Amino acid sequence: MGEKYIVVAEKPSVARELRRFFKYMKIDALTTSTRGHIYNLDFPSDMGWGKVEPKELFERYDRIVYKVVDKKTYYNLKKLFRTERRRILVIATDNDSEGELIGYEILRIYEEVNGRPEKYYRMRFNSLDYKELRRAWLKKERSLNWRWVYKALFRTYFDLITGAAFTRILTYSVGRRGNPISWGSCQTPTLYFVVERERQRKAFKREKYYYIAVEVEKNGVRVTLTSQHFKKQREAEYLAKEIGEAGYITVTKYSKERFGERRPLPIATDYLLRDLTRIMKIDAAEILSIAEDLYSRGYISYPRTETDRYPATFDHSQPYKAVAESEIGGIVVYTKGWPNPKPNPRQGRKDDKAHPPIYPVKPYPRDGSKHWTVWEYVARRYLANAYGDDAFGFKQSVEAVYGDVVFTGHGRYYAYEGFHKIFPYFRARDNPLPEFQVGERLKVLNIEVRTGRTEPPPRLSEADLLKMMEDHGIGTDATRAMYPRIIVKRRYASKRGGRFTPSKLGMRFIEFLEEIDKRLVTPETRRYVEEMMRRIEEGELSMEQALEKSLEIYRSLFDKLVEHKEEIDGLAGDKG
DNA sequence: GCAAGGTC
Repeated sequence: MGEKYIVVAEKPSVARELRRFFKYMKIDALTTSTRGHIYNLDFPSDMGWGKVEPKELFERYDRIVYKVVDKKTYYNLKKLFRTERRRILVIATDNDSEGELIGYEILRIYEEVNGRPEKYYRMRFNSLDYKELRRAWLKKERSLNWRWVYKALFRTYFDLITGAAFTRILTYSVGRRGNPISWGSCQTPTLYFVVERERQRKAFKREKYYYIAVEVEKNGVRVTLTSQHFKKQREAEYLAKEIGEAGYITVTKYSKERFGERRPLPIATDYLLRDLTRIMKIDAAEILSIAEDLYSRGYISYPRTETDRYPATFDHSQPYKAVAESEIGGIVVYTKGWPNPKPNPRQGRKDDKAHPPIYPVKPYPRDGSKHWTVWEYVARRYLANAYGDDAFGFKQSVEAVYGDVVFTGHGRYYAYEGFHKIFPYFRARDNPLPEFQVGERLKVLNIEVRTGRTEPPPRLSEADLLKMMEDHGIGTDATRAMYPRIIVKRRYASKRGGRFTPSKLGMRFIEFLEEIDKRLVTPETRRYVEEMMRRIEEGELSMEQALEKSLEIYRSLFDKLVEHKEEIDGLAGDKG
């Protein structure tokens, strides 16, 4: 007892919670926070654009410096550390490697003011409930986890050095002003996905085909069944005529199967962005910034999370109340067990050990704004997940023949809508078939030959792109939304009708780089960085060793690129 | 005029 502390969190919202906790525990702690990173690594100004050969960036990374990017936080912390030097420093940043790096930044500032502290603590918590905070407080660590610090530093160095070197050499060679020809371990694979899809589309051979459509009736319901495909129109027409003259087809198969559809998972950032880009037709970066705004104004919980399961101790009464008291509060009658519903969330498997899933905190006024649309989605999905019921229905399939011509039809409908009443966004329309009997003859009411064409895979939507990035480990939940926007801003691609098309520049850029080495464009670079980070964490490699090892590879790729320098000029070409 | 990672 009697010790006094100065506690620094990673963001104001966490500092707020910690403050309440310390008050409750009667601990004398002055609690403040950063706003993410305070420093950014960068090359010194005498190694800026045009000052050195890009190749030198690989050699002289020892000259990389820490630049203060958040001056306000920097000076506030300095002042506090000076006036409160008797207090013991407690680093309470997020429990991940970026949080550890921010912790290191805090420690640096402390040392600048007071010299190396005799003693400081690292408080490590995975959620903000008092039980967890209490545990974390009692188990305060005496030092940062330096392997985590180095792991994050490695990523920063690698991305900066390779990003700057490749971007500069490409930009110099092309000689365009304003928009750089940028290369990065996340943005380039994102573009690569878009280009790959375009190539699949170009390689795809559209083929015309013919099929027979027949209209039949059962129990007063008219249904159209369609035949297999024919390459020749004449063949289809001949058979259609024959069947038309016969006047009937015979049912050979009929099945009806139950299908279940589970209620949605709790909301992780990726799900939020994927769904809302489809619903709202605006880009993910804008949706994330709206979600952040809702969070900072207290309408929803923290929106950057990879977690899709609730801790057993989670108190569902507040989010439930937030939905119930909102202007769509009427939907609570569709909860399971209404009027006494009990929380029973469907649980996912992901847990970032830092934040719970996204849930509503208080009602947002229904003002028709984009904010409302985002809040409504969060509210409906929360309720559907934690209080909704799984849906079920039936899938039907029928087959009827005449000779060798096989007609099929499919139906699908819900028998119990369950959570869809609460969360109606992607509910498929009902299209039930009548109940057919095997062996029965169906009278042909109408028959005709139709033309179809095989279609190439569609261009990628923002939702598709985000999913691919997630699957390949490109970016994090907090950053992923940025990259689709970057490739458009750099004119590598454009977005039309919500789908991405590579520009000529984007196509040539990828083609040129992959000719030098595939690793320059595929997710392989990112995968390699992750692997190195893992080895640093395991203690197999020091940061310097990892950096030397990986820079050696990318330096040689850089050399190879320089050998093809003349071809770079072709990149600029005509824009478009 | 560069990267990717935090967060407001």
